[in-house]
Amino acid sequence: MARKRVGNKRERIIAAAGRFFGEKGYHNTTTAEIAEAAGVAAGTIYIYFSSKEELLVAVFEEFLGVHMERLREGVAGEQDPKAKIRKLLSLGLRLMEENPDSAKIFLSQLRQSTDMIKMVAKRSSRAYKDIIEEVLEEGVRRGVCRKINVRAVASMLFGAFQTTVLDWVADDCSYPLMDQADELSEFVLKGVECGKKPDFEAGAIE
Amino acid sequence: MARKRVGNKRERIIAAAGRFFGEKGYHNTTTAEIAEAAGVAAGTIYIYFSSKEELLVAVFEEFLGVHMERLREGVAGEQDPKAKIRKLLSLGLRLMEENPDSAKIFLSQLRQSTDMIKMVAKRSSRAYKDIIEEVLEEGVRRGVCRKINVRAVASMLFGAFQTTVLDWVADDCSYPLMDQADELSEFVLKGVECGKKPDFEAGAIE
Amino acid sequence: MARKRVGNKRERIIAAAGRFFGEKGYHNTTTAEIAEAAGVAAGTIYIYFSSKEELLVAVFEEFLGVHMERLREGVAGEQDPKAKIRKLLSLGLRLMEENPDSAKIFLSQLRQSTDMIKMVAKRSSRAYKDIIEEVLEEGVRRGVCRKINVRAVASMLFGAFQTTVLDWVADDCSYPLMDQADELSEFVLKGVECGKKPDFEAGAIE
Amino acid sequence: MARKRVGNKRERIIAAAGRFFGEKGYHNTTTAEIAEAAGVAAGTIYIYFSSKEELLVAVFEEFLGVHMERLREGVAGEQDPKAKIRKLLSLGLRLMEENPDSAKIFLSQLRQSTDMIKMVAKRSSRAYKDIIEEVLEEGVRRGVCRKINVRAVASMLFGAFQTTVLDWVADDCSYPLMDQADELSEFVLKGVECGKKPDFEAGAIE
DNA sequence: AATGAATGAGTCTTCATTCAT
DNA sequence: AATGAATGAAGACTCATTCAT
Repeated sequence: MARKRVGNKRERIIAAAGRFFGEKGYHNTTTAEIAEAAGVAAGTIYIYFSSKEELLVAVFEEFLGVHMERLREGVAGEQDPKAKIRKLLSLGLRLMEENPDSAKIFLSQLRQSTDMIKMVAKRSSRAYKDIIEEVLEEGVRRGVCRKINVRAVASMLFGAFQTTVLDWVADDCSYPLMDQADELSEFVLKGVECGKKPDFEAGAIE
Repeated sequence: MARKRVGNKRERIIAAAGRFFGEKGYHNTTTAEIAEAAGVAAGTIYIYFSSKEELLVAVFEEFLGVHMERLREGVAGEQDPKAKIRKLLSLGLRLMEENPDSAKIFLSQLRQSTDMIKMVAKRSSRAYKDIIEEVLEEGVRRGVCRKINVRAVASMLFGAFQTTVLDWVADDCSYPLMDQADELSEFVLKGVECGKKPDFEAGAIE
Repeated sequence: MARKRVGNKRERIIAAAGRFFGEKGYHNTTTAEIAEAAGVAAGTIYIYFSSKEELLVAVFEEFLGVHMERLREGVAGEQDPKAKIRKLLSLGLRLMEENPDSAKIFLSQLRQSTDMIKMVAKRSSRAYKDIIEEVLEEGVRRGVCRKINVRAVASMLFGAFQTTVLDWVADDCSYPLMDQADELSEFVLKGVECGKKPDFEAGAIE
Repeated sequence: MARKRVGNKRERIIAAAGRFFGEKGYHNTTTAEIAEAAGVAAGTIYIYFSSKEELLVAVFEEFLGVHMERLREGVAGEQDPKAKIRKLLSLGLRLMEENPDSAKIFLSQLRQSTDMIKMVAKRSSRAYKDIIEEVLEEGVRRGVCRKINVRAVASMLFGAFQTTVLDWVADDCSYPLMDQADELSEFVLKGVECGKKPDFEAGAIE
C-alpha cells in the first residue's frame, strides 16, 4: 500500500541516463544500457521520452531546476553584494559536488551535436549566467563592483567556476571540491571589486 | 607531369577533419565526409591515421603545436608579468579568432568519449595551463601577484578565457573576439594582482 | 444509469480498423491507433480479437457478409440473365461506393502477407466470384451467353469490376462510381453474350 | 579475364528482393534476408539503394522496363487491331509466366503503403494501360471496335488480365498460364468489337 | 470486461574499417 | 600509396501483445 510506486520510472530513467551521460558521454551511451540500469525494458524509455535526445534534454532540465532554485534561495539570503557573489560560488560548488554526474553533463556535454541539444545547453548556461549577471548588476549599482561589462564578466566568472569543477571531475573527484571555494571567491571578487579600499575581510582566504 | 604532389594529404585530412569536428562535433562527423572534403578516398584516411579517434588526436595536436609556439613567443617578448598576462590573453583570443574551427574543437569537444580522447584533451588544456601557470608563477615570485594557488587560479583564468571564446562561437563569431580582450585582461589582472597600489595603467581598458 | 452500453465495442473496433486498413494499409496501421479511434484501450482489442491479423479477417468478413447478402437479393430480383449480370455489376459498384474504406481493403489489401490473410482474401474473392459464376452459369444454360469457361470468365469479369473500382479509389473517389456502370456492363455483356442478335436494349441499365 | 564480375550486385539484390517481395510481401521481407539471398552483406544494399522502399521501386522498374519493351515490340508486329489486342494479351500472359515473382509484386503489392510506393505502382499500371489504350484507340479509329470509353475499358481489360494472372499465382502456378490466353482474348475482343458482322475468324478460340 | 503501462523481440539503417586491385 | 566497394557489428526505435489492477 502507501502511494503507488508507479511513476518513479521516469525518474529512474533520468537518473540512469544522467549517470551514463556524465560518465561516458551522450554518444557512447546506449539506450539499452540506460534501460537496464534503470530496471526497465528498452521500449519503456520511449514511453516517457520521444527520443534519446529528448532524454538528454530532460536530464539537463532536471538538473537545472534544482540548481536554479537553490542558488536563488542562497543568494537571496545574503545582503551584501560581495557576500552574494561568495555565496553563489560556494553554493554552486556544493551543488556540483552533491551531484557529480549531472555536473559532468552540464559542464562538458554541452555542445556536441544537434541543434536541439545545443539550444538546451545554451539555455542552461544562460540560466546560470542570468543569476550571476543579476548579482553583478547589483554589485555595480551599489558601487561595490567596478564598472564592468556585466554580461561579459558574468561569462568569465562562470568560466572560472566551470573549470574549477571540471578540474575536480577530471581528477576523479578525489578531493573536496569545496576546498576551492575560497580561492575561487577571492579571484573573482578581486576581479570585479572596486580597488577603493581593501575592506575585504581577511580570513576569507585560505 | 611529374608524379602527383603527394604528401600534403595528411594535412588536408587534418584540415578537413578540424573543420567538421568543430562544426558538427566529433560524433556527428563521418570519416566519409572528411575524406570527400579532403579530396581523398575513404580508405586513405587509414593510411595516415589508425582510427577516427587518432585523427581527432592529430587535429588537437596540430592546433596545439601552433598555439603553444606562438603563445610562448608572445609571452617571451614581454618583460612585465602583468604585460605577460595581458599578452597571453589577447594573443590567445587572436589565435582563436584566426582559427575558429579548431577553437571549437579545442574548447568544447574536449571530453565526450573514450579515455583516449579524454587523455589528449586533458593534455591539451594542460599545455595551455602550463603556460599560464608559468606566467602566474613569475608574477607571484616578483611580487606583482598576490599569493595565490597558482595551479587553481591558472585553471580559473583559463576558464574565463575559454568561456569568452565560447560565447563568441555560440554567437556565430558575429563580433570581433578581440573586443573582449581588455575586459578579460582587466578581470583577470584585478583577480590576481596585489591590492597594493592601483598602479594599473589607465587606457588599458575601453 | 443502467450499465454502460457495452457490447458495441467489437463493432467500433472493426469499423475503426476498416477505416485505417483501407486508408493506410494493414501494415502501416498500428493497433494503438485503431484502439484510440475506436475509443477503447489498447488491450481491449485483444479481448475481442486474438491478434491483429484476426481483426483484419473480421473486417473482411463484416464487409463480405453485407455485400453477399445484398448482391444475392439484387440478383434474385431479376429474371433475365443479362439483367442479372447488369444488376450484379451496378449493385456491386454501388456497394463499393457506399463503403469506400472496406472497398479499399477488399480490393487491394488482399494479399500481402501471411498465409492466413491470403486464405481469407482468397475466400473473399471466392464468395464474390461464386455469385458471378452462378449468374454466368445460368446465362450459358439458358443460351444467352456463349459457351464460355465460366470459372475463368467469372474471374475476368471480377477483374474488370475490380479495376474499375480501384481506378475510382486511386482518383480519390472524385467522381460518382456509378458513372462507370453502363460502360462496364456493356463491356462485360458483349464479352459473354452470344453474337446472335444485337438485341441489346439501349438504356437498359437503370 | 572476361568482363569483371563486379556490378552484378545491384542486379542480384533486385532479383532477391523481387523473389521475396513476391513471395511474402514487402512488409514481411527483411532487408537482412534479401542481403543473404543476394549473397551480399546487409549494408551493401544501402550502397545501391537508399532505402528498402527505394529497392521496391527499383524492382518495379526493372520489371516494367522489360515488359513494356517487349509488349510494344509484339504489338508493333501486328497489323490488325484485333490481332494487336490478342497479341497484347497473350504476350502479356507469357511475360508474366516467365517471371512469376515480379508478376506477383506487380499485381498485388501495388498499393499498400507509402505515397512513394503508391506513386510508382500507379505509374506502373499506367504504363501498361497506356499500351492498351493505344491499341484500343486504334481499334476504334479503324472501326473495328465499338465506340467505347477507351480509358475506362482499357482499365477493365487490364483488370481481366490481372485477375487471370492472379488466379494462376494463387493456384501456385500449377497450370500453364498460356492456357487462358484464348479465353481471355475472346472475352475481351467480344467485349470491345462492333457487333456488325461476326467476322471473327474461327479457329482463334479453342 | 476493461484498462494502459510495460515489455522486448525485431528492423532498418549507419558507418568505421578492411582489403583486393 | 591510393582507391572505394564491401563489410557487418551496433544501435535507435517500433509496436503487437500481455497482465496486474
